[in-house]
Amino acid sequence: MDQLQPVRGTHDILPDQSRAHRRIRETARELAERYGYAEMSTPIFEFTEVFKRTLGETSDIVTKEMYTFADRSGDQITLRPEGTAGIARALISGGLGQSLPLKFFYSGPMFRHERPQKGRLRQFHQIGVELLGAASAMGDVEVIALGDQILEALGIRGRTRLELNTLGDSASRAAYREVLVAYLISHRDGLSEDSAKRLDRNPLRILDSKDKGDREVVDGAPLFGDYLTDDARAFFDRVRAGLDDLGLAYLINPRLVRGLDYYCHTAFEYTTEHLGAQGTVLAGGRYDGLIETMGGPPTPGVGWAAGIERLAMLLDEQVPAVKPVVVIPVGDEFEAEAFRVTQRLRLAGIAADIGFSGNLSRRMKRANRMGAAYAVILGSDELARDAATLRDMETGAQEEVALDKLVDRLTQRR
RNA sequence: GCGGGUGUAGCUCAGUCGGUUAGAGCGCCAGAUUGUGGAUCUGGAGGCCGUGGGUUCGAUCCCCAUCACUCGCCCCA
Repeated sequence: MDQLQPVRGTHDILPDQSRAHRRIRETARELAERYGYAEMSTPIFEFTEVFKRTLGETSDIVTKEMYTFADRSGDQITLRPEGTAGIARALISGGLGQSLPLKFFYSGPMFRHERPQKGRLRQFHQIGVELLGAASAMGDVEVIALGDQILEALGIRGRTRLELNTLGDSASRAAYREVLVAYLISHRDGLSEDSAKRLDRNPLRILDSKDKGDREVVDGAPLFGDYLTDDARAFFDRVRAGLDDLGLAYLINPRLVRGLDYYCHTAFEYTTEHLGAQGTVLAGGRYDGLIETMGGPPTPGVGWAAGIERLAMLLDEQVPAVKPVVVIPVGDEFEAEAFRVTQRLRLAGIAADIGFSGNLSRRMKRANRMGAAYAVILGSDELARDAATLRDMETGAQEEVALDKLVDRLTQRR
């Protein structure tokens, strides 16, 4: 193995990418705050138990995708595969449940040992929000509205669509599961091998299968909608009415299910056709039973997470770097003066840089490559008058500016 | 975890029906232009042809393995 390669499924995030990530994170954070969601972060590793309990012992993530290890004191530790479990744990261990409802925004790296593909990495980054302690359907509507506005602000809402479904409450699911399993068993021959295995483990997932045979079977399956309890149906209706009221367009997708066990009621996904097989860009739902499962007080919750790398791939333009002012000494003897001028600009809040070597032509070339907005040229002619030549790199226009007026001139021109 | 494709210069990609010094465009460096960038011209640097093994007189090319990326399944953000 080549030790100088990054670990499979991990990437260095170079400046271009980093700026895209930052735009996504910052846009999301600002809008989240506008909705009352405060940023918080939890450790990137937790006791393995935290994830096992919340994600479900049989979920794929827990059974084969976690980065789990024993640390030096023998504790079972897992690098977080998602963000909700940590926040739920924090709510319990920090006693935050006293002042509900709580609204949190988070961002950071997540880890899953999956087979890498485009849009699927072993270390990837998510932004997410959680609304804890709000049982109302308005909570579901709020988090969706926030996600929608973030996608809109990033300019990618138009390339996604919102899919919506309800997973009902536990009574609904139990009733439906029974008839679904009965139906699927009677059509067992038509099911794929994978789906046959899911029959007793996670039959709802079969609804989501892409296998042709499965789809034919599923097309004739009883509909979950017919087995919703009155309460569950009313809840879903309120969510839909809320979305309609805000003018948020969605598509009901009865096949939309969740891989993680903690979800109930509302499930939603913003999907796109521009990323190949990894079409989900932002996904979430309601998880009323989660906190209680973890040993905390019964606390309803709803939230979502979005993959930063996937969002970045949908951004249609590069995020531009800051355009600096580049200071250019004409001749080595003026370098010290140039550096003083550069530093003065920086202290005044102006992005400034100085080429480190070469003649004027070479430094100009470099300034151009750095995307300079202005060049400040310092040579014997100018310095004799305590001035500099200020060149607008876009238009090529030049003027002489006294050194002590340079900061003013540059701030007014920006 | 399963199946397919790809891997040649910093980037995008040619190429060798197995044969001696492996090419192009872009980019990079230098010069034309010792106080002016983006254009043009000239020159230059840069390749264990992903890695390991096998077949062969000879492998970048064929075979096997492996690693990485990629497409689909699975799963999911």
